[in-house]
Amino acid sequence: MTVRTRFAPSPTGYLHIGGVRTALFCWLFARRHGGRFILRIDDTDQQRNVEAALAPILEGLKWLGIDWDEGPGAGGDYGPYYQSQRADLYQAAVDKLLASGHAYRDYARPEELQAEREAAEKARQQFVYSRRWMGETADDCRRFEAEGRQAVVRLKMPRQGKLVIGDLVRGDVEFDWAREQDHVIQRADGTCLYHLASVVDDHAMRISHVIRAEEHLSNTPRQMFIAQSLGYGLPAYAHLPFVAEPGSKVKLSKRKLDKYLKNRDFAQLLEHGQRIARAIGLAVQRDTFNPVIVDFYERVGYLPEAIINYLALLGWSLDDRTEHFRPEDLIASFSLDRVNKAPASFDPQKLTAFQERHMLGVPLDQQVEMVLPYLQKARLIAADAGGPVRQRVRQIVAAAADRIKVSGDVLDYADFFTADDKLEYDTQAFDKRLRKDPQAAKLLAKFRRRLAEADAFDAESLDRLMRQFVEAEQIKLGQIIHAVRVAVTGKAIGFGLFDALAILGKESCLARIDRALAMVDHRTD
RNA sequence: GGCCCCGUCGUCUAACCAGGUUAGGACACAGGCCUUUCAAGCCUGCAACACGGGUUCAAAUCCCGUCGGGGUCACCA
Repeated sequence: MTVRTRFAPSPTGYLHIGGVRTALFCWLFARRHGGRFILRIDDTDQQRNVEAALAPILEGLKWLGIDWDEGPGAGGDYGPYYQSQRADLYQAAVDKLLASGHAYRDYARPEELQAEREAAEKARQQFVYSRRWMGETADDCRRFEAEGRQAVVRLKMPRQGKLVIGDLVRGDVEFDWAREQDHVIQRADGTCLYHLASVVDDHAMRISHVIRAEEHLSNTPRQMFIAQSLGYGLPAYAHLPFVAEPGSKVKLSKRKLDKYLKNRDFAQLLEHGQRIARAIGLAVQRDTFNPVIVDFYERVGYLPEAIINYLALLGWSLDDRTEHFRPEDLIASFSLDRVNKAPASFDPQKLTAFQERHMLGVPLDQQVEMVLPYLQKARLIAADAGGPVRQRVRQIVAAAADRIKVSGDVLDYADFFTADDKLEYDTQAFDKRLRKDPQAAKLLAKFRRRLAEADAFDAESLDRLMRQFVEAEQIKLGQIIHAVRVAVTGKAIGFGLFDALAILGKESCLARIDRALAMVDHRTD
């Protein structure tokens, strides 16, 4: 049997991190077994703007490398892949269910049904629809319609016996038919509901394994009933645990951002992203830009394979030690029987750790390519920046090394691109390193003269130069190096100082030191 | 509330199915080393079988119960 899995998002305008995890597992399972991964759009409930609301989802999946064999933009033999375009199939299924007596037209008015529900609740009994307005015969239907009633179509569910779902993740799960309701499968206006559509499509698209989030587990009986009533063979089911909130077991939701922001790590993750986004002129409204949405990571400059790695381990593991996986490694080793049953909470710190680790493996030149767009969008370099600029970027990226955790972090080194007379100084650092110490300015001025005389301006020579200076002046390295750093980069922190000096070049270094010295004098006088 | 699912360090997890481990790893955290600040790296440390009964020579592991958490109960998907 060919493995065919599907991910069926509805066009909501964004790709949720939990949704992606589900998609990832479906995709991995299909790829692992040489099967097909199908993308189907559940837009039974949407009216307009499906394309606009779908684009971010498609782009997110593409960015992550989760490619689909059939679906929007990919074609396929079992299309169309939009549920809104498959109404005739659903109608045929409804007709068949009606004809075989597995479904009936129900003429109850909503308030009548509601009354029954409330009565049952009051009596502390489980609600079981009386089927009073069930139109079983043509006569019944005519009679109800004469009263001005409209019909929905309901499943005529079994009211006794049990069923067992042989779930690939959770094992056998038993349900009582008596607890099930006569679910609506077609509205009065003729449109069909999700469960019917889903079952019909899964069958029509030859889905072999229905892999989805746990919240669908209790929906499965009605879907099995539909499938069996239609004479379909059943797919295998696998219900994945959901992705939970940071530090909790509650399902992660886009709507509870305020709550997540109380989590320090989550807040930091967002803040870091916002800092980058602002620098490159992106809108950072929480609604559309936050760590629950996959877009966030793409914009800030995370690596798709890091996100994939992290997400895969959220609910799945290979063994007791392997943690670093490239997508192809995951494909080679993924299996449903090693999927965990318990929900896994989203941990921003661990995600970050995976990102750092994957970033470490990216070759320098590739990192430069990744980083350039950020410098361009921040207007630090021209869009058509030529060789010399790229060369400088390359030097910076090399010097910064693992300090660049995400591509956007390159903006921490914006000072290398600003004009010497526009450099902004961290006032705290400036005070500490240049004002508080009465010797600092004097030493800096002295060192400046040495710099001015220097022939070689590479990191190694500069290193030597400073050490000679320290020896000659009978001072400690710390007494001069920090002052120079602040004077030249404006900051107290950064990568190796000699790299910084070399990258800036003699002229810039001298100009910046002069400016810093002038600032010291100015304020001291 | 009914039904269903789940319960190992703060977090992700391994060991559970085929009982015997000082309950392992990773992230985080704490301390130390390195050092030119910040990172990184290295070393060390902290830290868990939800609880109670059984079965057994032996239980994180098998059985029962309790408690706790979650999901779901729509003419949403």
